[in-house]
Amino acid sequence: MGVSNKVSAKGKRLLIEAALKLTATTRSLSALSLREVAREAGLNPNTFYRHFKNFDDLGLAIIREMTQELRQPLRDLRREAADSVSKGTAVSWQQNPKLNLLRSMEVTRVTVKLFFDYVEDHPNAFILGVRELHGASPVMRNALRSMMNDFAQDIAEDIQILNLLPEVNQATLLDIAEVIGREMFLLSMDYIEQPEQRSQICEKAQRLITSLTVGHAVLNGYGPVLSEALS
Amino acid sequence: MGVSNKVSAKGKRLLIEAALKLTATTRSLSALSLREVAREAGLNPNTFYRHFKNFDDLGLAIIREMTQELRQPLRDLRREAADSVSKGTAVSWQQNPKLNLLRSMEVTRVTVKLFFDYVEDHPNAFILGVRELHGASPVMRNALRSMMNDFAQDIAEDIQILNLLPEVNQATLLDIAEVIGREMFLLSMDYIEQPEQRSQICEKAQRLITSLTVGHAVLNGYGPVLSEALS
DNA sequence: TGTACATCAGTGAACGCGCGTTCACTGATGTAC
DNA sequence: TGTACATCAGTGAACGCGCGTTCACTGATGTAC
Repeated sequence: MGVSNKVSAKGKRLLIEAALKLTATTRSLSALSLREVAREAGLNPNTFYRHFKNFDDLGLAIIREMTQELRQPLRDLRREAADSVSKGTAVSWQQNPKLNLLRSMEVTRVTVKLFFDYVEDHPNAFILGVRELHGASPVMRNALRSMMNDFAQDIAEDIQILNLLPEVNQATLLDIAEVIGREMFLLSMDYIEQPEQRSQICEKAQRLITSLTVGHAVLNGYGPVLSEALS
Repeated sequence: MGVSNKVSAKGKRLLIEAALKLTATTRSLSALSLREVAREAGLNPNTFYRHFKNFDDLGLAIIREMTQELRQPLRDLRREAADSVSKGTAVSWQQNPKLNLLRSMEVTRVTVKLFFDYVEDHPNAFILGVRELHGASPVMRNALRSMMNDFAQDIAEDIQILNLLPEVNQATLLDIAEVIGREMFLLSMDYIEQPEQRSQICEKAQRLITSLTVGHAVLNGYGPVLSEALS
């Protein structure tokens, strides 16, 4: 019965934490030096090689961890938001469009709130993610792109499962989910950097999501139904 | 009557071109070395200091040039698109919503096309811009952010001047213009990297812009008008 | 339970290298009179 | 128009430094019998 149950990877943890810290506060991952990270971790430069083949290897390890740390939790957040708004009372759009629109906007509101709470708890992961998504390392870029695709897939599925929108075109729904995912990640930077603007940022995110989904629905022939709901 | 009329800044030009080339094909600006850039430019490392104080100074020079090279041309593109679709035939939304919606979508189509043609002609500028917008240097980030804000301002103004949307809430219109500007820049990366997907990317951009603007209009009370136009 | 051995995470010294920056210098262009 | 001088873009050698990577080593933990 040891005090720590993760003894075997202590150094690895320290290195990952050090890299995250340095990335968030100063520079991009590819601009860090091995010795710098080791120094920050309080380890011998050499120890790096006990855990990672090279720098991209460390980057991938971080992304792997980040994905695990973010994907399921974010999925859970959206479910939680949906449950808190209405428990299984979904009706078809044609039956009651107004109820569904209001419910949809409320789920959006709650999800956005929970998302940004989550951002606040894991700022470094988001900073690194956004930075490397458009960064210089193709390895990191591809890994993060596929992570964003997975997120978009989740969002699209949730929109359907939760019946937040009338049944609409599949492919373009995914496009919209991609935009939502991407913009939420980018907005998370503002959220981290401008604490005094946080409530405005939440509202901006909600408006964006609502504009996008409503516009999408209108273009798919649900204009009249929505007009009625909004009147 | 000299052969070149820009003799005085020849080295500066070479250094800027070298940095652009290296950034686009390999790494982020902050990860480049001074000697590397000088080598690519075919100059003595030392010559760098004849033109720039430090690396951020070079970065800012590039952004300044890029902004000049992009902003007005992009503005002109949108005007050109509007003119090619209808010359001063604008009528109010209430008068003829269907005509205006179609005209609006046509302007979008043409503008998107012209934008991506422009991207194709200046890939390095876009790659560097997107990379550094979320990069590690605060100096570059702020400069690019303010450039993006200017673009968003232009887009919002054009939407109004060209009467592409009914008169709607100013502040949220700017939010939407920001999203459009940002997403167009991000899509430009896909456009550059995936030549075989170009027509799909154009369509995706059009759908995004239309969804956003239509959704925005609906939420501002123009639902019935738009429903009528779409029927 | 004890013993022998293998694996593993970490150390510290050493290497050669490319880096940013400095210095003193050069030759071409611009300017004052 | 010619002459003297200043400015400017560029050179090449030299510096000290932090870097990635290697080597041989250590002591703790895990495993076989």
